[in-house]
Amino acid sequence: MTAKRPDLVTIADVARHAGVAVSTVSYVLSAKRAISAATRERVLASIATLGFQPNAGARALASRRANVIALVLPLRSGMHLPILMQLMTAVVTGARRHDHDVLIMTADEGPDGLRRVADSSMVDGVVVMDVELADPRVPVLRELRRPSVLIGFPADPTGLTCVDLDFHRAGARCVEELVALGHRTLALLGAPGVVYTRGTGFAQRTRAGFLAAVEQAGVSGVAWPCEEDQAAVGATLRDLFRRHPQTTGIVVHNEAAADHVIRLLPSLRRQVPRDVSVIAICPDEVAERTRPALSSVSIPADEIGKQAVSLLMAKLAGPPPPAATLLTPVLTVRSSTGRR
Amino acid sequence: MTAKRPDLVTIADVARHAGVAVSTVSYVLSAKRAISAATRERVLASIATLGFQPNAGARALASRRANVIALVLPLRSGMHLPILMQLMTAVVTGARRHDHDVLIMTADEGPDGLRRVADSSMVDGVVVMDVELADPRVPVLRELRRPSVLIGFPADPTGLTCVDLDFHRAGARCVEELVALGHRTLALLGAPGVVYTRGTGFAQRTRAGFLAAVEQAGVSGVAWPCEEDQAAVGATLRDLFRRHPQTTGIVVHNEAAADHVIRLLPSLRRQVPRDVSVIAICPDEVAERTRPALSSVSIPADEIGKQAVSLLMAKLAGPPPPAATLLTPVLTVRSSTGRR
DNA sequence: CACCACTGTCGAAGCGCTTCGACCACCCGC
DNA sequence: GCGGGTGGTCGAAGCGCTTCGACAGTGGTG
Repeated sequence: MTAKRPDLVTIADVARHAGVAVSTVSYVLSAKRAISAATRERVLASIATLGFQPNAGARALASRRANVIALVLPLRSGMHLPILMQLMTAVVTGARRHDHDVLIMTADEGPDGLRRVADSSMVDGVVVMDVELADPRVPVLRELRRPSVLIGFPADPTGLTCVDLDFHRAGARCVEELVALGHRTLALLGAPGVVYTRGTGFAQRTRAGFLAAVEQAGVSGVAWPCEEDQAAVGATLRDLFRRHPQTTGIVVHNEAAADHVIRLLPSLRRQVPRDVSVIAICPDEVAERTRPALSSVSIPADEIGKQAVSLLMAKLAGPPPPAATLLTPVLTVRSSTGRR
Repeated sequence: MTAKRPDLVTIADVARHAGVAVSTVSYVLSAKRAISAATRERVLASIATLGFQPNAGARALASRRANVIALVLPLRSGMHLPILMQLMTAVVTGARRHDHDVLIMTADEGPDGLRRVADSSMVDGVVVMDVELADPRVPVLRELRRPSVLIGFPADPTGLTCVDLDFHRAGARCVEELVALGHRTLALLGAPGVVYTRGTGFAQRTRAGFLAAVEQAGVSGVAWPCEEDQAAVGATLRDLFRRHPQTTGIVVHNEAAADHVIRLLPSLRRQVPRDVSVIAICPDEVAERTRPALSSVSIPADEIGKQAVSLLMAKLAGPPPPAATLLTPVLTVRSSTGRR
């Protein structure tokens, strides 16, 4: 390696070493002007031997681009951790692919945190996860001097760029599938009660889609919240069959409860899929791991994260503002559904 | 609010507005020189009315401090997600408390990623999670021009600052507890096999501590790896009781398997704690949620994350290099242990 | 009452990079 | 052979902040 350990190799060192002007080195790096092949080679060689890394601060200052985006994490119960991790990973790798890094902020920094990182030019844009219907961060995002992308939809998404799975369609899709299989009495077991109360969009949208499709199909169907621990799921199921004994089709929109539902139904004298068909809305990994494997509408966290980054980069690049993005739900039939 | 939306409020704007020099504003902000109360008030008022946020890039450039630390996430199986999240949250909130932000990098960026962010002065220091015994990032960290803190211990931690739960003591502590309760035939169910093969320190250390304590106490004890799904746990337990029928004390160091162990033992005609005592090494939340609740040595993710940040800040502040930090395991007795 | 040591403030010199305008060949077409 | 491109390079002017040295006041000291 290099013998000396200079405290910092600057672009001036590179320029000197290569026998060119500082600006030439810069242009080699950014390719914003034509540089002869010979010079480029020489400069690149110097960069390599000196181990030059452009100083991020100086770069951000001069170019007004930090090449960093902020990712706001939700920090609260009711969010399925594996999904969150997948989303996060997708955003980070997506950002890296566009030569950006990711700064994380926890949701508890709130709107002020957003202002802080945006106004300090610390980040070029913001991705906000787990947006609520009446999210206090939304007005701030609208005023922010930096572009943003929301994962999830607030009540009023005008002027914002949002991306999410189309949960309304997802709920409806499950109903359609069950109805096509001959089921006439359906139930949706959703997120825990608090998730609805606090106004989380995806829970409500799934329910709305479910209920609309039930109505449309002229079948009967109820939508209940559902807690996550096994005991509560058992109680909910017992209650469900007491009140609606005819139920033969169940949609579960609750990653943590799905496994319990599948496990408990036999003990309530309902074989799956013989007596009851179950469709979950959950990541594929969860659906594949139950016995029997769950037919499911998958939650494509990877895809959502990737899209979020792409949208943000598009906004960063130019004015053409991409509209709201709703990913079409895809249903995979596995072993938990069957004809009535 | 302010009528105009100036594209950027600079320190010069503030200075002009307050009728002072730019440097005075800077000193008000940094408190590195005495400023009269009157001037300070005036400047702060101007800052507030103008909505000034210092430009991070300029600040980093001039002060050679980015006020950002990097956090390297592990991205692989076998790591318990809740622990990871807790750790991450603790690091982020800890960093914020020291007025720093956190840049996340995924482990797949490897050693080069570390060099990139460190040499570009994008971050002031690095926290690396989930260090393996022979981690390729360790040599890089030693050479890095920025301080770092490791969560977990590599095989040779000289010259590094590491922090973790003392898993060796944790394994031993479980044995001591069980022996004190009169158990003479013990078993450790650890992480999945791959975790040992790839050389993850905490798994091996727990096993070493367990075996050492078993030897020391003159009782018998075996240490087995253990997969995470229910079926595999069942098979492992059956196998264990076939080969070591006298086993009455089990230590589980596997968050995902702990619940299964507790659930499956009765079906193997072993009541807990009447016939078999179980101690887990896991976060308190996991231990509290099983029926019966698990006696456990807790994994204090919060504390570890907090310590990691504190150590990093200490290194950033001055040369006094803090040594390796091993948190003392704390055992909480709940309902899964009893006298023989 | 002259002197000194502070306090509080200012001006200016960078920090390392990007980018703009200028400039110097060349090469082309007529 | 001359004007006008154009490809390739350079120099210098910032970007917005921190920090250093300088310098007025002020008040305490001998």
